[in-house]
Amino acid sequence: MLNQVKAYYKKLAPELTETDWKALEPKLTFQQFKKGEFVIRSGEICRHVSFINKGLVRIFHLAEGKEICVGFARENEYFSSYTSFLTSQPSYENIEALEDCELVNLSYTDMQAIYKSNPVFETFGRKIAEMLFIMISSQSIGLLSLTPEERYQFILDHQPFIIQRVPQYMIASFIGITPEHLSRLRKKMSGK
Amino acid sequence: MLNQVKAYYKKLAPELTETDWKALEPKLTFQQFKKGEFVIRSGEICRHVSFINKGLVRIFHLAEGKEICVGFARENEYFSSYTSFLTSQPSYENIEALEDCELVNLSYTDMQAIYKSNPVFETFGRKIAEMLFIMISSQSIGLLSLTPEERYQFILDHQPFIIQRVPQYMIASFIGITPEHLSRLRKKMSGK
DNA sequence: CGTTAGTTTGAGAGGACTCAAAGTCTGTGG
DNA sequence: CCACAGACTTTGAGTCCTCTCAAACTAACG
Repeated sequence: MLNQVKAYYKKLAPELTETDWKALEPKLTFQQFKKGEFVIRSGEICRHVSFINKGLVRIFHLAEGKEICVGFARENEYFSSYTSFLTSQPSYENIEALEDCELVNLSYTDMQAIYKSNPVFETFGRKIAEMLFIMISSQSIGLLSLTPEERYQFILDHQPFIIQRVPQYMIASFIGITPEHLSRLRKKMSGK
Repeated sequence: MLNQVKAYYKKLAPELTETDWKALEPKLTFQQFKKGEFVIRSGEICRHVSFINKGLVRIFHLAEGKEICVGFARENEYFSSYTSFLTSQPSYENIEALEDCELVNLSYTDMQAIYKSNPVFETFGRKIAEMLFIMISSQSIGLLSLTPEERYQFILDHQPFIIQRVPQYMIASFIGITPEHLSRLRKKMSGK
């Protein structure tokens, strides 16, 4: 059950030894969500970072009554309402299971405790933050540099699982357009 | 000369003691740039994180011949072509001094060395990464949730120094529109 | 005082949105 | 196994937003 997350963590922070892992392992907790359930609701404080063993989630918020999707994560990936997690402030975002999910969580409290117990976990925590920075940074660049059509093409090329497993109206908000317009763009692009 | 950066670092990572600071201080180096000079050019590897003692910079890249501005930083703020710094890969971004600048740098090599020398610096590095994540994350949300007009208003309300010290055509690309259109939006908004 | 960088204005084209309606797909109950 | 309801996608028409290109204006600098 834990081999996936172990592989992930070790790849992210190779300095974690087997002994370190033994210290971390008992802190990890399982959680299951059915399709459509919310992992986090806007306004709640996000108290975990989560690794996805199985399933798919979307991260979104409401702005003027509309759902704005800011990201997706699937099995063997990592997510959190990370700003809420870091600051212990209410989450701006909702996180919803788009498929039945199995999560491996690490709580804020345990994270702080392991930071103090062993410096190698500070490195671990730093690398998580750095990785998430790099991810969101490249996304932000895409929003400024690419047209909606190019952003859709980018997803098609680099994250096709999103196209395959996520309803189009969510993808539309992810690239910053309406569902109707995405439908038209797709039609136009298919003719090329 | 170092009291600004010291205050900044201590606020960011209160666990840094005076002794820790003494260890860090000799690693810091000064650098000056005249208005218009480049701190980093796209393609170079960014080997420092920089604190700004004085001045103002913009971070931008070229996409299809056009300058896309992704951020600004001023005195008492922090910047880096952070993805390049973290990965030691060529920077995607340029960083240009918009005013005469005085920077206090910490090099990648020194940063790695102090990480190893004392775990408190791992915490320090982690908090830098976390802070930068939170900053870019809120920016990314704005790009998806707000209209260009609202984004301009947001800057006006929360980062007026940008409006005051940065040419409009750079602000335009920062909020994702053309300079001509920003000019029209401003005209329209001034009538409210 | 002329040059250059930056901003504003204008006209026209294309992109993206809204609202509304018609299809499509899927899961569920009869 | 079929029919229907609900969720999603596509299509259509009209409007508004934003872009492009070009020109006029302004401000700053040597």
